[in-house]
Amino acid sequence: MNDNTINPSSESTPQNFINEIIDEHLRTNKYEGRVNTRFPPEPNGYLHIGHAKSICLNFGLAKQYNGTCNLRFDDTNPTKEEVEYVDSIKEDINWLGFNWGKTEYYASDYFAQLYDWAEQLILAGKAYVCELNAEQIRAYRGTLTEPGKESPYRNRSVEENLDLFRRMKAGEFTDGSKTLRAKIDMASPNVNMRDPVMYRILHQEHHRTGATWNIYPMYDWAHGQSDSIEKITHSICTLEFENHRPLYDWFVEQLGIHHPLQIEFARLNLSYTVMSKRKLLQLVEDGFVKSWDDPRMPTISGLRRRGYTPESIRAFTDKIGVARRDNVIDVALLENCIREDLNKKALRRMAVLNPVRVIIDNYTEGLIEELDAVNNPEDTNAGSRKIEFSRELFIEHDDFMENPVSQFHRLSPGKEVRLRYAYIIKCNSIEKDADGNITAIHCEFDPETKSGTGTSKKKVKGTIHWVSAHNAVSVEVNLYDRLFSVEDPQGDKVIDWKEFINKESLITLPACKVEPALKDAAAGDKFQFERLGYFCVDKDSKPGSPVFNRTVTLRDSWAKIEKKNG
RNA sequence: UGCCGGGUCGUCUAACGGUAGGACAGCGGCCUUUGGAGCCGUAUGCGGAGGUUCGAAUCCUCCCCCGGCAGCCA
Repeated sequence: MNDNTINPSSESTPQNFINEIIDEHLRTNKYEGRVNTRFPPEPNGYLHIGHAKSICLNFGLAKQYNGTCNLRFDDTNPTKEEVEYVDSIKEDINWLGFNWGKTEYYASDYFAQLYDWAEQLILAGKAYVCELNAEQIRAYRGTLTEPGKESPYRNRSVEENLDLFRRMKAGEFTDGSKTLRAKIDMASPNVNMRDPVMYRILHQEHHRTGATWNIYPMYDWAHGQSDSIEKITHSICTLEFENHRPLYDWFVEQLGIHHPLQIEFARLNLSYTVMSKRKLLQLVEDGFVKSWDDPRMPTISGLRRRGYTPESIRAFTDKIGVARRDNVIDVALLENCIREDLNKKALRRMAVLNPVRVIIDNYTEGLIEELDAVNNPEDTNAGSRKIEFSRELFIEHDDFMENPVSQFHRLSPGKEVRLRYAYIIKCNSIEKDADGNITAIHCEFDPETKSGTGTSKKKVKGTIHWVSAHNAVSVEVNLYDRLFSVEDPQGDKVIDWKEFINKESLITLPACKVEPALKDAAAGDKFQFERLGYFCVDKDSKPGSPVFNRTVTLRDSWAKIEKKNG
């Protein structure tokens, strides 16, 4: 490479140890300079943010090196897999912005080839039909510190093995009565090499092959060969498969077929959540959340519904890097990514979550003024809009304090505050009901302080948002927060992880007041409610009555002050 | 106790024998008609002990700690 040559993708794309391996392969012309990866989900659940890391890695590498990335469904276990999951996985990958080309690959497409290879191993004396039951197999496997024992069926003749295996395939035997096992080494220090099961009998309909098969390949038998069939060069997976690599290597070597290189990386862990499919399934099934795409879930569909953008998730996966050490990413980084993206894109609107009525006593009754409001100060192309101002408004309950602390810069008795895009007002009195709740705040406005006129010499510390009462639209808002109240819900040996579920992870406010422009917002539309946070329209909203989901709050330095003051 | 892997700011992640840098979080400040955004500044780190070397996060030795593995799951 000459000095002027710059890898076009090397500037923006973060480098990691996998790039180094691939660069070395390219230098030595291993795999004829090809880079072919794959993303191989099992269709037994919804994809989560951890999968997003893998998706961005695999598709990203393909893009970076002008290679390909196959989407392959590892559908070798018909008892757990469903078409629903296949569809959701495709939708999520697409949404994330990746394209797998015309072909969708399925491990189930290789069942016949895998079967032939199994016979080949039997013929070579490298596989045998075992009649030990599951419990016995476990007992014979030995322990982590003790070698296993050889199965009594280990030394059958090739003819007998072939006959039995063909009859397994033909459906002559009951589930669990026999397995096909690789004949490797029962004393191997790597338990994966202790005659692993290759096939189990399962009289079960498969979502794609129907009732064709009575035996199904184990993942360990299917995965490496599937990669090999697809001529994958770099088979990237998570660390827990590291101990399986010698087995995958053994299979492809016995078969004499293309040998992909498996590279393992550390899976993503996120603070304040759980990531395993099993636990996510449990959250759904036990009703802790409403669905797989509940906005509190770390699933891709949940994040989407929460208001995350594909760009923000891709930026996140870039920032967390790829390495082999265990990691727990601070969820604050994810939140930072969506704020950063939405700050640039989201239109600003005013919304009052916990409304309290303000009456401007010296403002002409019935008068309505149109004021200019900027749609996005970060994006001049977003333009501006007109908002209507009148004598009665709603402001945020929290923006008024009857007995203000010293650092409180908003409305309080006798004090002034600016209404965003409008006037400076001063609080003169308050009305309360019998229970002492504030029902109205009486103010006067200063006509000289109209926003944008520059006629005011007044300076006030605070600016608050508001919605005019005469045309405010009432909407439902879901305030979402972290699903767990502790960083590591699984970190306690005694207390069950579900005990740490944040009971305030969802607060629904049925009657928030928003400006009329928001009435016809469509599902998925994203906004910044000024001073509050980013919100998006829930997908189940009815036309004309949007339900808003809070994606994330704005950074809140007031909250910090409050916290510091106890 | 077997095998495999891993330990760099609070959390992630760079450095590939030559000044330990970046991001997020934190703290302090500036600015502000969003207590937003932005800007500036700042503290904190090579698990430990030896060794090789002019020079070690990087190479060697020993130790300590953490993770994964005993499904007819993937």
